[in-house]
Amino acid sequence: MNLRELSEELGLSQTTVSRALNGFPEVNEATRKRVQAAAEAHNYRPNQKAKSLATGKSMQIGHVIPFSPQHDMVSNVVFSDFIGGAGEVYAQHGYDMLLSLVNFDDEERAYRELARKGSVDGIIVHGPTQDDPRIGLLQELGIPFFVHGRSTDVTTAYNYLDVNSKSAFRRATEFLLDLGHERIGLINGSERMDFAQRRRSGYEAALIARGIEVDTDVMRSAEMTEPYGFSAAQEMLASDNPPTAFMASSIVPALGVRRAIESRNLTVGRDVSVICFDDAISYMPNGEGEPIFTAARSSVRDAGRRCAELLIGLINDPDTPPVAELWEAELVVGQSTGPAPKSAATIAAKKA
Amino acid sequence: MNLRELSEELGLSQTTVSRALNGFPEVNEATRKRVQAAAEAHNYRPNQKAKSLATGKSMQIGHVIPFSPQHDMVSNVVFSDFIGGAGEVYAQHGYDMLLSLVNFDDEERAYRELARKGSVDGIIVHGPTQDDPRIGLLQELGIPFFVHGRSTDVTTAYNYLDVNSKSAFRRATEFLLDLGHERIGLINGSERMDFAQRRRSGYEAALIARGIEVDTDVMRSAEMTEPYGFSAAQEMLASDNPPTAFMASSIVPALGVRRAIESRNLTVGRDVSVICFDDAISYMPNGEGEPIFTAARSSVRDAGRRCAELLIGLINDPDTPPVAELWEAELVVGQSTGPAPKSAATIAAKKA
DNA sequence: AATCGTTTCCAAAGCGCTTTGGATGCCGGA
DNA sequence: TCCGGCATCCAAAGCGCTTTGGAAACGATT
Repeated sequence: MNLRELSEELGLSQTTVSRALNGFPEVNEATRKRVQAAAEAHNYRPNQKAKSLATGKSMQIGHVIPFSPQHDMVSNVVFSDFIGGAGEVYAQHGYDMLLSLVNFDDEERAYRELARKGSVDGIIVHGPTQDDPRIGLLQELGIPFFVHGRSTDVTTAYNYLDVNSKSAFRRATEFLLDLGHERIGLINGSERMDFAQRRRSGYEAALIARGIEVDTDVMRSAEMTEPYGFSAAQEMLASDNPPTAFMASSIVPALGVRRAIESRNLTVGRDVSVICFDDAISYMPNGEGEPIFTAARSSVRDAGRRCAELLIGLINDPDTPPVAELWEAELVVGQSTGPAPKSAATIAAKKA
Repeated sequence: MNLRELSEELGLSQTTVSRALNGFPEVNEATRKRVQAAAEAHNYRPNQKAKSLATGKSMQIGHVIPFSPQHDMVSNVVFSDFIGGAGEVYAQHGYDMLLSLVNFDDEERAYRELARKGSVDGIIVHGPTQDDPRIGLLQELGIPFFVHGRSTDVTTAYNYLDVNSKSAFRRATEFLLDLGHERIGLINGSERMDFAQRRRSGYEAALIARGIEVDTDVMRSAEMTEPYGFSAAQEMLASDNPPTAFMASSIVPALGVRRAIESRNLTVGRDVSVICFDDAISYMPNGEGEPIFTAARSSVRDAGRRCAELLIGLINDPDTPPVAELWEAELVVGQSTGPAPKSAATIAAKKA
């Protein structure tokens, strides 16, 4: 059942039926009721493609996810929670989410196509790198877009929402320093990512401010998986000068760090402290009462919601001046941190 | 730049330009080259909405994800890997993925709309329950769809791919029984889900075959989070008759189980054994060499790929007879299992 | 009685593509 | 010379909706 058939059945013009259903004022309330009833009875839904073609709006928002055989963004820990949050907001506003997985090499073409094909009204950019070429590209293409995160070396104004990774890691590192830890391992995410760069610089800033040497022997960077956290921590703990505390870039590698610590018969929070960044992932909450890990926390689901809201605002009013939101993470104290052990020998001793 | 402008510039009809670009035979190779060059030069991409409207195909595949304030499917551990796999295949075939988050209450309406609106050519059904109403609904709507999983009580034929949860859990439980374990805790997923039912029945079947009582005191069912695994295992271990082994429904609660075990100063694989179902989630791999957990393994990413392939086949040829694939999980032995301790007193003893 | 403003409706022109049903020109065979 | 077949191209009719620019009817105002 399409609009023509419906209008014929009602003995009305397509114009009137369309207007009746879309809530335009210039139609008699009585006829509107009649139209609505008929539409309901026939389970009529306007064809979205036709509607889009006529209006120019697709009511879809694109998310381009690059993938390679090695890794992809979808399998990023935080991805599903982000789109969960964004999706809720889309639903409220009548938008759908268009997910487009593309080969790493095809990424530019994918954005071009998405913009030109007109299948989306706006785009969310995930996981910006330090000088992300996508931002310039999308500006050139002239399609509304919103970045989750930031791209340090991009100087033109663009719309983004980011958490202040640097201050979060600086504060967390200071927290450990205050507890007397002087050798702190950094289990960072892949430093291709802008946020990982910022986290490292926060960590370094805290150390430098206290006159503590920044030692790359206790700094690692890779995709944030559990085994990565395990092996990185394992290596450092086995070294001659093991850290007494770790900073992990996500709760996932932090679980690996925990496993490494426990595999050496050490106790988390007593022998070795751990702080992680906690994105408040729904299926991996940081405990139920007292947090398992002391953590810098910021909900990625909330970020998804907010990005979606702001992007929709942008779509509705393209002349909005660029928005930039910077969220501060909160530092929540859990069971995984405690004063540095009196003598660092504790850790070495267990090595046998 | 649209088709009309392009054709005017070329001094050709829209028909010819369209046919040249779409590889139809009735156009001179020389003109085709000319058209392609011009299209390339102007960075022309056909408007997808117009194309869809004309052809009737949207080249989009829908995934409807119900959500509620409490929980949703997106935040299911396996979700992102599944769509990662499916997305790869979609990309190869020129399809995009339409993700539609909807309120639990609105789910039926969402499917109806998706089908009627014509914005998708096919639908993937996630997380079927035991007698899932969506299957009947989609059959009635007459849109190609594919189910990831199965719905036990649906008797009509439909297309699905599932892993044999029952045999996987039966074999895993038998493996523990062979090691001498006689009290085995079950940390199941939410038994609203069909697969969770099957896993339980596999577990029960193994016990019954050995004449061991099925005891609901050591059986739990809930959303598969880490804290759930922790608290469920914690409770059981603290009981008068604690299990010497656990079966967990996913690696995520298994991590919680591990934490519970270690928090009681027990050792996984020696004092208490753990087996989990391992979906081979990319950011949570089960170790790198020897698996951390002994596990029934089946890659959910592969499942995503396969579902996508089969659905696309269905779309291209709607008359394909219903396909049903049942995958057997493989049982991989890792570090988390070992013979049952000589006396169950080991566990009790540590309780003080 | 003529004019005007409202209200309510409609015919028709798009939106940008595909596809049907020719038209045209050219060549070889009868 | 005429005709059929072939290769190449095109005009125009959709696809199902929105939206522009009236038209018709009616009561109210002058």
